[in-house]
Amino acid sequence: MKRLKVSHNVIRRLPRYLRKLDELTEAGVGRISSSDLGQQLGLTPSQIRQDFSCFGEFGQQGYGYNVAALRDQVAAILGMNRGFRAILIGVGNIGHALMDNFCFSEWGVCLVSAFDINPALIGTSFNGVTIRGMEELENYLENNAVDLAVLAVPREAAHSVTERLVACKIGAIWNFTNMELTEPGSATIVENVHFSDSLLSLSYYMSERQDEEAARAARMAKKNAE
Amino acid sequence: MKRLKVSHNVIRRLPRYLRKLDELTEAGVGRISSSDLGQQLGLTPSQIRQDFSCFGEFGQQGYGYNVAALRDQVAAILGMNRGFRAILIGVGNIGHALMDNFCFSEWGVCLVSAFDINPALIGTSFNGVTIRGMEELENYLENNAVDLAVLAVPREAAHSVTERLVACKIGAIWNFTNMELTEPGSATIVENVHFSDSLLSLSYYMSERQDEEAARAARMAKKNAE
DNA sequence: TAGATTGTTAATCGATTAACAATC
DNA sequence: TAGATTGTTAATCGATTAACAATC
Repeated sequence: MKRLKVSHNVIRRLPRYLRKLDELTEAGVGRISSSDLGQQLGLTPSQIRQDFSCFGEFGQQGYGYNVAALRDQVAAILGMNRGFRAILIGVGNIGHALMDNFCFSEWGVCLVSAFDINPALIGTSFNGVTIRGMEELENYLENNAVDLAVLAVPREAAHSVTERLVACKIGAIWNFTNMELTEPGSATIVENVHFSDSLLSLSYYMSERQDEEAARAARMAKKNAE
Repeated sequence: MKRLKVSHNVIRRLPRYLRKLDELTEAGVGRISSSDLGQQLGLTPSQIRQDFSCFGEFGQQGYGYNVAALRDQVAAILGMNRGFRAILIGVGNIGHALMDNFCFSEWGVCLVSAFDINPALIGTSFNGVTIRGMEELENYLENNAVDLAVLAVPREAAHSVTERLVACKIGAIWNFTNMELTEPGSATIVENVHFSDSLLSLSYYMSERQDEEAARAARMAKKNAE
């Protein structure tokens, strides 16, 4: 598999391709052309062919793409077959929801342990994942291969926990706290899930539409007054 | 306030500006230049000035920006002062976490009601928000001003609930289901929070690094063999 | 006033789209 | 073979960066 310096925009489209290809498989579609796929995703055929060509030649002239084969290629590109191992830190509301409802294994990630400070939780397990005390963190990381930490602690704890993780040379953090975890100079990869950012951009687009509608109404009123 | 056709990239940076400006206020910083702000956010001063200039002139030559004033401008641009009203649909794990932990009002949004099918939940309330039965949805939307629906139902229910919301001409959907809610032709604004997409792009970057390290190790081994 | 820093125009860079030869 | 569709090269478009006159 090729792997040139691929732009962030391309990377963010890959999971959408995967999802659509899974959907097509489920619907019994065996092959698809770049124009059909583009139509279904709101992208141009050119863009789709460009995107895939970053990683190899997955199609066939005159035929298109084999859905199952392409799906497996995309999955491989995303690293879903690498068996990355994750720990969850913070089994509060959001952490618990992830443990209970989010199927890590569906995305090729294995959740191997969870950590919390709540004595009532420590020692219990959900979906086969045991919750340990936070004081065991460093020891656990030393003795077990862990690729990423899912950070779901309260705001207040975010910074100190991050420092502990970075000190343990954790490879990556999937950040559900509403904090910017810039640890400049550290090699840790950070991916943020900022609920508030998402809500605010939605709020922006709602405002924009509201203003447009008000402007239209004002024009109408003016017209009627004439 | 100006409001030209502003690119999506700019919109996605606005919530980050807001967060940083709040942080600066908290730290007692009263003014900041575009270069300082850029440094702290990993952006160029030019980009910051360009971004703000989409909406007006908020700075002062020779001085920079007043942090508090700029913060308020950004908040207004994002529509945080418009009192948008939201309902939550689905009080399962993720819905419950949002109700319990996510401070809607901090972002200018008012959560006015929740809906679920679970009889044990109907009639109860969390943080002052009452949970109603799903059969009341249409009636509620008819009799109350609601700007957006937070969709946190299980996968299976996503499609049918979306159809009901669109039929009620809901203005916007904040989508926490892992489904693509493309309702083409509808005027509903959709903002997705796809956990799996986020995890997979993280997985991509972890894979990329893994490959780079393997390549480096291979080069080293070859060198040593010579 | 002199220094600093904006807002904006121009230049550059990168990403998307179009075109087309290659080929299944 | 003829039609379809790829992978890739070239053209276009848009976003980011640089430069600079305006001005606090």
